[in-house]
Amino acid sequence: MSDNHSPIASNDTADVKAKPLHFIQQIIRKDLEQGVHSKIATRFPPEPNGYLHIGHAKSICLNFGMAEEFGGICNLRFDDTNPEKENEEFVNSIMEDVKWLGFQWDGKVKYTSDYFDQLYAWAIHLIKNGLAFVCDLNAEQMREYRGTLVEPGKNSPYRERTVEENLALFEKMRAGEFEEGSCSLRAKIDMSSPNINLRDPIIYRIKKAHHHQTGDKWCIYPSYDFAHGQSDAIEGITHSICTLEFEDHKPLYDWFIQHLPVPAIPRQYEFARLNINYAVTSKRKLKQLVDEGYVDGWNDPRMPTISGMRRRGFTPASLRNFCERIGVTRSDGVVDVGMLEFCVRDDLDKNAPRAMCVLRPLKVTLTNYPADKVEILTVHNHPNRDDLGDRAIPFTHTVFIEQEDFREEANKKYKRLVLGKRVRLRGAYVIEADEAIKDATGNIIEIRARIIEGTLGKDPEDGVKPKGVIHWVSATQHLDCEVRLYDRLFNDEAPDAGGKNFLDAMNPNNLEILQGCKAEISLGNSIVGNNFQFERQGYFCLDSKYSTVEKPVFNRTISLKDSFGKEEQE
RNA sequence: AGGGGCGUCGCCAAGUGGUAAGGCAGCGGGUUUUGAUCCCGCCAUUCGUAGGUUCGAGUCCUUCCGCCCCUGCCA
Repeated sequence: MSDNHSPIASNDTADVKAKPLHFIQQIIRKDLEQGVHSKIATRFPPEPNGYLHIGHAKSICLNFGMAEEFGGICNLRFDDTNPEKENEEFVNSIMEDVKWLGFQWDGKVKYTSDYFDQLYAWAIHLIKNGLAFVCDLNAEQMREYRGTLVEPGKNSPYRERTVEENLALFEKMRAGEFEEGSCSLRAKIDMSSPNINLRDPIIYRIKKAHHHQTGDKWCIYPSYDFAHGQSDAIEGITHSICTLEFEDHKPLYDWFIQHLPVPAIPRQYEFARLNINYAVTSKRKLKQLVDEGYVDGWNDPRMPTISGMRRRGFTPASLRNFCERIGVTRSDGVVDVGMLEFCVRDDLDKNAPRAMCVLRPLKVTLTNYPADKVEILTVHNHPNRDDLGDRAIPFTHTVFIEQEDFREEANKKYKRLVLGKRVRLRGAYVIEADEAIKDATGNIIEIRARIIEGTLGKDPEDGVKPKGVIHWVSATQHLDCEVRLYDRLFNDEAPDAGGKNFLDAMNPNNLEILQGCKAEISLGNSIVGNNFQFERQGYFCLDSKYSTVEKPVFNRTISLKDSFGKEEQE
């Protein structure tokens, strides 16, 4: 990069086009260049009311990514203004997910609730300036007064209370003297604004709920609008990045900043949230899948949650790369899951050691191989990475191959084992099938075959090369295991599109559990967090929830790209 | 009396008045002891629409069309 002395290097950099900056990067670069800020600060502000999903990963990568890229800081701030829906379990899972993705927040974890005292004082400031009032309208009345999208609202009958009266009433609210829903504190802005957010929005409401951070200290809680911008200001956030649906809130965000003695002026910028087809990314719907038992918890490997994907075998690098590739814009769109799948395969192909595991075993007896002989073969852990080393595999008289890798007869396109034909056993011998033994119902239960002498690491001397290579495992020295094959949770490309119930779109075959799978013994050393490619099958990892030493359980993260399977279907 | 956004290849996405990047998917071909990877090639005479301005428009102006968000004491 800094090699200015090499003409080759400089030619290279001239030839390689730099990735264009997205609009947030352009804004930040300009702010830095023009001295609007000397150092930027962002924040990732999740509400701890659920687990993080792939959509949050985009926001995390953006916020932490900007801080990293431009030498600034990024805070993790829990937006905890609604104690009824939030809890510590969610707080902990969110911290874990952010760290797992590879990001570190600046200093201590922040909570909006850290600022409740300040926010309360600012509410009083607003009241004293005649900019907020206690309103006794109930929820239903409030709705009537609010007007509609096409009609202005009308002023609350309580709007003109005196400052003294409001101060006294708000203090009583805080002291718990009123019932929930009986009154609220509202900003006094404009009931006729075409922007409904400006029609005297509620800034404090009564909730006699225990808060996971502040306990029972408060029975009134600030609204999102009253808390977010001011929290940004307190933390010195320069670029407050959020999703598009908050754009209508920006005038209100700015209104509070303008009318309160805040220590800094943060700016809000909006980008399009991530949508992925064949999936739902709504905390409400994900929660429903969990609560109603459609999946095995928030971290079910089929869930698009960060924790589910982690358990499934996705890597932080693959997720970060995905977020990098999809870009950051202001136009809503739906990213094809194929893009995500490409990113996992790409990372795992480059980095996952290879191993062999037979999912649906078919016994092969090598009739010309001594029954008691065991050869320890050495095979590479990766076809193009010597640094990943080699491993030992026992070769024996009987082996297992995949049921689908044998056919009694087949056309020339079939490159596996066929009766009377040859195939290469990966890293071992070329074998030739002589006989298929069947049970009473005609199912093939065993193959009798011969090894072709001298084919270890070499082609047959008679010049008859096998057409293909298949994976195998010793029938006498292997590891019995369970393998779980996941398919997409939904068959519908847009399960949560308007009008339909997303549960109706669920794929009934989204999980296939295979028992009695035969893995090579080296896999017995694997630990949770390791990723493997089971050759010719896909990428797998140990399941963190169900795997035990006695009975390993492997999750298929993603299959290998399969041009043969696609061709067969046609 | 409505307001705020967004429309560039099947999908994502550059483009910031000078003659349509890139990635995913797809399709051909090559290498291969993984039907994987890798490599090579193909894949938008046109940017929602219709006008206008200009020597020149995806970029500027106007018209219309389509989609998304907003009427929680959720965030």
